[in-house]
Amino acid sequence: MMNNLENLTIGAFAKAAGVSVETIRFYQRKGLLSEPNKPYGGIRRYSKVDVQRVRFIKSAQRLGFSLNEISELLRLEDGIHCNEVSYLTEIRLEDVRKKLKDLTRMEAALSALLRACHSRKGNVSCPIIASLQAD
Amino acid sequence: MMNNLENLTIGAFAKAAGVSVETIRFYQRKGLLSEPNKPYGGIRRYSKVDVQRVRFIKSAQRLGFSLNEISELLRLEDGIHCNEVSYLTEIRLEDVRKKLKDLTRMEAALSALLRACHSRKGNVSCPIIASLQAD
DNA sequence: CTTGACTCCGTATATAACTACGGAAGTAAT
DNA sequence: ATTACTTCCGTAGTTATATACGGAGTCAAG
Repeated sequence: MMNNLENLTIGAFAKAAGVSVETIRFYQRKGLLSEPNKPYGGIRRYSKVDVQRVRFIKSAQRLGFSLNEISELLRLEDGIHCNEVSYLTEIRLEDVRKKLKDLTRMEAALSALLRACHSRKGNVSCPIIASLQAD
Repeated sequence: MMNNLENLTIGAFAKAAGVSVETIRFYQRKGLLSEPNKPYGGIRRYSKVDVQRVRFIKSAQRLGFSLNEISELLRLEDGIHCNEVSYLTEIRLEDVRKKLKDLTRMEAALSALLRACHSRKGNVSCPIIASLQAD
């Protein structure tokens, strides 16, 4: 059995790409990955290109792109649509910055709650619950 | 019809709480809200307490608690479990901080991609796609 | 007492991204 | 050739958080 990334069965392919077989098949159904032709009643084979494509998907996912956005990116993959790709990336960046703001506010609120809780003096009710109940 | 927050029908209740009727009923099914008894074949009535409870849920949600975590918090609402509440809040805070880290990394990566894209010089392929494809 | 709005209740649908299952057929090792 | 593992393929289930629908009952106004 060759150790390189050619002529992979779907299992080896999935392993090389760091996902499960089911995920591969799911991506195929979604149109993110194509199904190679299979030889006369046999088994499909995959290669490095496919592995790279899954890695692309996973990298983009880590940057917060949804699978739908990723299939958009993949359609623009020919390299002559740099502007569109750049635009999609800007949208993504705006979203990330918005989430960062929200989370920063959440962090402040939560740690304030914890400080209140730790510094409470013998009063019965819990300051966290109390503050969440305020109008 | 009184303008205060007693004897509300579910519609008025939902409005006062800033959610939809369907959401109220969903929370009831989830056990986050109880269904008041209804008088002989009549219509259920809700009060301020219920409105506060929904506000609690929504505040906690804004801080990143899931509905399951919130029902946990609600079970501890009696005020004598400050330590448990405080513990759940700490978990939440850790999670928020982890997400903040991830997003900060994402922001850096995305803006680097955009810079690369904007400063590219006449080369054909898109640097964003190229970098997402790297191993 | 009719009309229109609202409530009740159960069930179905939506979204994202998978994960699981089951039976038949192909493949690899001994 | 038998055994054990994979693949193939379609369908169904999962999690979280709701939203939508439809028919029957109830309520308030005029």
